[in-house]
Amino acid sequence: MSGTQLSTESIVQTLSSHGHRITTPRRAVIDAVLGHERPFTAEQIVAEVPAAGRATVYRTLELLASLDFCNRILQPGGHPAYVTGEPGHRHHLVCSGCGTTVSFTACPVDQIVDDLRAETHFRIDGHHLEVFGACPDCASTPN
Amino acid sequence: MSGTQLSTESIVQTLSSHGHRITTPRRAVIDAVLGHERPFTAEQIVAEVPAAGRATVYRTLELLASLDFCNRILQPGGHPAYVTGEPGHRHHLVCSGCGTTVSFTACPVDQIVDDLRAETHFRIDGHHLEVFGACPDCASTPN
DNA sequence: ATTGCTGCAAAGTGTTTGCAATCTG
DNA sequence: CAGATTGCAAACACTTTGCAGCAAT
Repeated sequence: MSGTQLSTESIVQTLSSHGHRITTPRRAVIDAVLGHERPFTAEQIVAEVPAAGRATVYRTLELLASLDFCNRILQPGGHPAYVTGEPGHRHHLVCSGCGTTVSFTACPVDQIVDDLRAETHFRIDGHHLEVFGACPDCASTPN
Repeated sequence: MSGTQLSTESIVQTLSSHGHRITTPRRAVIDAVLGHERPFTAEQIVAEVPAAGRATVYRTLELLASLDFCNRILQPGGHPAYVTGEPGHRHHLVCSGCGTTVSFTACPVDQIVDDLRAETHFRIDGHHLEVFGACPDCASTPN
């Protein structure tokens, strides 16, 4: 349920090894992203990182997502957000109250993909899965 | 994998029994929605139903979704769409090529919800699950 | 020196809202 | 009739894009 700690440097190295240039705005965005334990919006990063313009923030987030350093998720209300995580962690359990996120790799969908394939003869390429709820703190708060 | 056929009348009855008024624009939107076997966008309905304004279309779709007659899904590219289906059918397998949709009720997520609950002590309220792929026709087309 | 990256601001999507007029129950 | 519903257009939230200048390799 946990994993290797992510650092700006390790991400920078991956970026570099993929032929991407390392710029000040990109470093700043990566730092900001790593500073969030919980889901954050692109606009939050825009506000937190004056060193980068809006377009750069969006482009960098997309880049990070393409390298699997973060995922774009959709919160219950339908509002988009990003979460960071080591590559390989695909799914998230998000608290509707405070936004605390728990990643999990156990992918229950694999178990039915074979069934679906057999029944529908579709070629199955992927899926989205997000689980919503309330963390212990938020669940116990009368609120 | 299939179910009871949905008709404008049965939806209208449900609406009525829930205290909603039956208006010409609503009927028209429901008719249009039922005319789609595949995912459709709100704007498509707006274009197809001159009898209803844009706001009414969005409001009616939201109403139908709240009564579980349709679901808003997110296609692979991240573009929103709606799919119709009898209440109870929660998940969809969508062909990226032609949009053909297959509903399935088998919910593999239930199987891990208990595990997640035990491990995280979250209260689990729900989830989003969508599966993407290509239907037999699209998968075989060299394209 | 290349060529990718950046910022700005304008243009896009997709959706919601305020409000007076209108229609249903 | 009362109150729900409608349409319009303006406002919104979020994201993408064109392009000229700048900077990493």
